[in-house]
Parts: sequence; C-alpha cells; structure tokens
Amino acid sequence: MDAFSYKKEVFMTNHDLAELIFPNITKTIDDYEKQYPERNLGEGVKVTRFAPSPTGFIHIGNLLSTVIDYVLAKNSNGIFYLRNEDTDKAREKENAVDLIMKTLSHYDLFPDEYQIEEEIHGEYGPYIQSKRKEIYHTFIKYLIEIGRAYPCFCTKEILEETRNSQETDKVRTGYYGNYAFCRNLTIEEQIQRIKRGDPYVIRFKSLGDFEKKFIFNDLVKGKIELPMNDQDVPIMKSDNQLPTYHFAHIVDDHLMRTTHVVRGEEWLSSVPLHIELFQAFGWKVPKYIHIPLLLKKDEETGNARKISKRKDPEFSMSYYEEKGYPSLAVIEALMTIANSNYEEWHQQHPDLKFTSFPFSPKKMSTSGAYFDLEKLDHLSKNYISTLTKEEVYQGVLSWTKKYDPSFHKLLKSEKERSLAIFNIEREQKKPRKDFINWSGVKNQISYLYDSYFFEDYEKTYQDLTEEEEIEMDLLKAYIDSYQEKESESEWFEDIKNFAIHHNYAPSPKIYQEDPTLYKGHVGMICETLRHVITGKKESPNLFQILKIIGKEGLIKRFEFFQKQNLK
RNA sequence: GGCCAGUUGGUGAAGUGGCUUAACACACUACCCUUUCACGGUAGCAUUCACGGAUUCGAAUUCCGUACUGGUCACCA
Repeated sequence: MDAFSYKKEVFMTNHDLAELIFPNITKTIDDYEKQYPERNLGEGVKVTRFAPSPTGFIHIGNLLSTVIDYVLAKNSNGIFYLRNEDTDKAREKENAVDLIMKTLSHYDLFPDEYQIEEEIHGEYGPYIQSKRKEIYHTFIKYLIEIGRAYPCFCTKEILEETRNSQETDKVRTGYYGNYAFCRNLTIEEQIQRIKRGDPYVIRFKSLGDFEKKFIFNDLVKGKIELPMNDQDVPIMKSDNQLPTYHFAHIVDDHLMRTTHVVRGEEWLSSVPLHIELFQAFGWKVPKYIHIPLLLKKDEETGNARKISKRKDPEFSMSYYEEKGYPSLAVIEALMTIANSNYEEWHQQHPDLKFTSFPFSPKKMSTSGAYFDLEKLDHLSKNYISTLTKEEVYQGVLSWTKKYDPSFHKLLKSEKERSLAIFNIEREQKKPRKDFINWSGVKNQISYLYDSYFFEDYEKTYQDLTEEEEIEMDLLKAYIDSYQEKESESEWFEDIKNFAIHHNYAPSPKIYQEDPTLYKGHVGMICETLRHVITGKKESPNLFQILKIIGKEGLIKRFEFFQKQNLK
C-alpha cells in the first residue's frame, strides 16, 4: 500500500460512498426542482392523485378515495393525476394500467395527467415509478451525502433473529437505536463491503425519538398526537435498486407538486416516517386526508371487519359492472359516504355534476362505514328514473352487449318497440322507478316482446291463479269491442262502460258498498286482462301496455291464452 | 404486546356545552292514493348517544378510567 492510497482510505467521506453507490448519477436534486417547478395555480387550487399498485384490481375502497381526489381537484379547477406505483415487480399484472384507466373512465374519473407505456400526458412525468429510477437515485444519493442514508448489509436471517429476540424481550420490534446494526459502520467498512459485493439495502437514518410526540393535523381526523419515527426504514431495495413505497411516494408527491393526499386510514401509522422524510429534504408536507376504511358486518362473528376481496363480491368493482349499476349511481353512493349531506345538496342542485359538490374532509365520518347495497339500489333506481327513454335504451344496450348478447340482438332489431317500452311511465313528473340496474331489466320487460312471450310456453302463465279470473266469454266480448284510444282516461271510460253493461261495478269502491248488486267490478276485468296479455300478476299501467302491443297483439295473446288453457 | 384511532336506531349519519322532546336519508311497519305492481303522500320506528366516574346550573358534546372494535408494527403498497 503506497502513501497515496493510504491517505485516500483515511479521508473517505459520505461523498465517496455516494459516488461508489451511484457513479452514474450526475444530476442534483436542484436540477429536478427546476425541471418540476411549482405548478402555476391559484390560491386554493388542489392537486391530487390516484396512486395504485398495478395489480389492475380496483376495489370499492380505492374508488372511494379516487372519487374524493377527483372532486377535490375538479371543484378547485385543479389537477388530478394517475401515478403507477410499480416498485414491487412481483405484484405487477399485465395490462394493469389499461385496466385502471378503463375503470376510471367508466366512472368518469379520467385523470388530467397519466402515462401509458411510453406515452406521457403531463409535464410532471414519468408517471410510472419504475421509469423514475434515476430520479430516486439522485435523491437517495443526496441523503447519503448529507449523512441521512446508509447502506445496510443485514440479511433477512439477522433481521428475523433480531425481531424474535425483541419479541421475547418485550421491546418494540424494528430497526432502530441499538438494533440499527449497520448505522454506525465506518465509511471504510461500508465501501469495502460494497466493493466485495455484499448485497445491501439503503436505509434512511432517522433522527427521531420515539418517546417524543408531535401533533399531526389530518383533515378528516383533526389533531392527532403521534410518536416521532425512529425506525431506519429501507428506502432502496437490494435486488432491483428500486425505492420502497415510503420513499418513492414522498419524492413523487413533492416533485409532482401534490397538495392533497387522500388515502386509507391504514396509512396513518406511517405518517411519522413520511413526515420525517419530507423534513429531511426540507420540503413542505402536503395535506393529508386519511379516509376511514369500508367495513362489512361479518356473518359469523357479527363484528365489523374490513371489506374483503375473498369474502365480499361487492368489494370488486367488477361486481357493479356485472350487475349493471350505472356508474353515476355508484359514485353517488360513495359520495354519501364521503359527506352525508351529499344527497341533500344533490336535491337542491339537480343539474350540477357531482364534481361541483363542496366536499369537506371535516364532515367526513372518522369511523369505518358499512357500504350499504340497499342504499345503492335506492340511488340507482332514482337515477335511472330520471333518464330519458333513449338513455335507458343505450344503458341496457351497452350492458347486454357484454352480458346478454341474445337480448342485445333483440333490442337492436326491435328498437322502436324497445323505446316504447322504456317510455312506459317515464319522462313525467313522477316517473316509474322499477329499474334498479341494467341486469334486472330483461326480467321485467321481456313479456312485452312477442318472441319471449310466445316462445316460453311453460313460463308464460305459470304464476296465474284461476280464482281471480272472470269468465272468458266476458273477456272475449271486451276484446271484440276494444278500440285503441289516445288517452288513458278515454280508455278507462270505455272499460268502465263495458263493465256497467255487464253488471260489473265501475269501481271497487262502489262494489264494496254492496257486493250483492254486482258480479264484480272493473278491477277484476283489468286483472284478468293483465294476466292474459302479460302473463304476470303485476305490470305497469295496462293502457300503456295495450298501446304497445296494439289490438292485433291483444287478440293474438288472447288466442294464445285460450290455447294454453285448453291443454 | 407497543403505538394510533373509533364506538350516536337494522344501515349511512347530523350534532363541537343550553336552540335536541337527537336532523336528514336508506331499510322496515301501518294507513292513504290506486285496475295490479312500482311511484307518491301521511304516520310510526334511539326517553337516549359503549360503560363507569369527574367538571358544570346544564354534557351525545369537555376530562379521566374501563370495555369492545379496527388499523399498524415487511427489502408489500
């Protein structure tokens, strides 16, 4: 060893270490500050993001936070962006981003900035974490240089042993204080081991004291007292040199100039770490909105539990698509969970989009909520009742395209009739509210199509009970005399007169006054008529059905009915 | 186990010291409207805010304790 190299060894610095680990990083963190400047937005304008891991699976809890992100951004004329958090290559699924984008656009939550493959939309990209490696390395290099990060050579085995001994000693588990073995390695040793090829992670060097508390202000929960972080967490992984979530997201949220972070309550306990990371760089901490978890009542225990992928089909967004709930109904159900005054607001402002709703994190419940499917049904049927016949037709059409091709075909070939059917008791003051979702529609209207009505002999009249029915001769007489009318009142006047002529009371009330005077009442005639032409006991307004099937259809169905009864 | 949070009817919840005999909505029940169903209308549905104590003239609301529930303690996000 000559004199020169001896000297060099003695005066090894953090800078040498940083250069050894990241020899190819030439940019500085200031370069990135300049590249991604403060967004030039006005006061109160919010920048939010949806940052899923690319499993491609979006669940109802994800959607809740995304809706809040979206409303926050849009309501302030801000930016909502999508960031793909793919630092864990093991969990990644193919086409995940496509799937996520599809879901977002289905719910009308399309991001302003996003990236698909190499195609970047927005000035603050890349929006895919695995394509930001160089950025993260620059920031990690900086931390090493200022002595706030160091390589750790502890193996999985050592860490596990440590945890076990911590557990038996009944002390807090983790990599901190005296348990942070690699924290005080000399630079010479660190460099030597790296050169030797020992695998290592980079850990953040925490300066916190767990015994000390600080006050954190969450926009939903208010002031919370939390212990400071003292864990030296890994910020860069050993295998692929990608950062961990904790590190990547604070760099990204900062550089993408995020103002509000909406995320699940499960993140609350890592807030001390995240804040310490922000502070290590001297950055402003974004505002946090930790939203309560969506819960489900467990059938076995009766307790509330986190809604689960395995046990609850309604956890997955595909459930709502398969059932054919209009996307807006699902959004509204989530909005009522976000702020329970949403419905009231919506009633007062029926023409405004949900993005105009003044969402207030303070008004959000601080405890976990059950997602109420009955409430969703209610909102959904109300929403569908406000649609025009064309809109309903389109809604059913697009749902059946994927889930019921034969019905889809019929809807297309019988467009006129379909529109007439969807117009029954619609586009009026008190519209009919019997469509809950698209998947239930066929079951409710199929009898109005001749193909379904006549083809399925067995089913058509299966529900009928004979006792309520009037004489067939009487019905035949009615059908023979039936004339199409323009208005319902004219039609009902006709049938009343017909009733009176055949000694039936013109209303149930009159009949009830003295049933001995009549053979029955007009309602009985209507009921039998309904049975014959619909095959059901319940149906919408008879007049409207008669209008759709016409006199010809009426006769056909009557003849069909007689044939069935003769069998 | 440590740390953090939560607990108001079957459900989502309003409520931040007197205006609360606890709003509103869903569900449920009854009645009314009505040719059936749905819609719509009217009424009912927590004498009490997990429990115990304290502060106060006064507490669902403030404080302390207990119980229960949830979250979190990975080179996963």
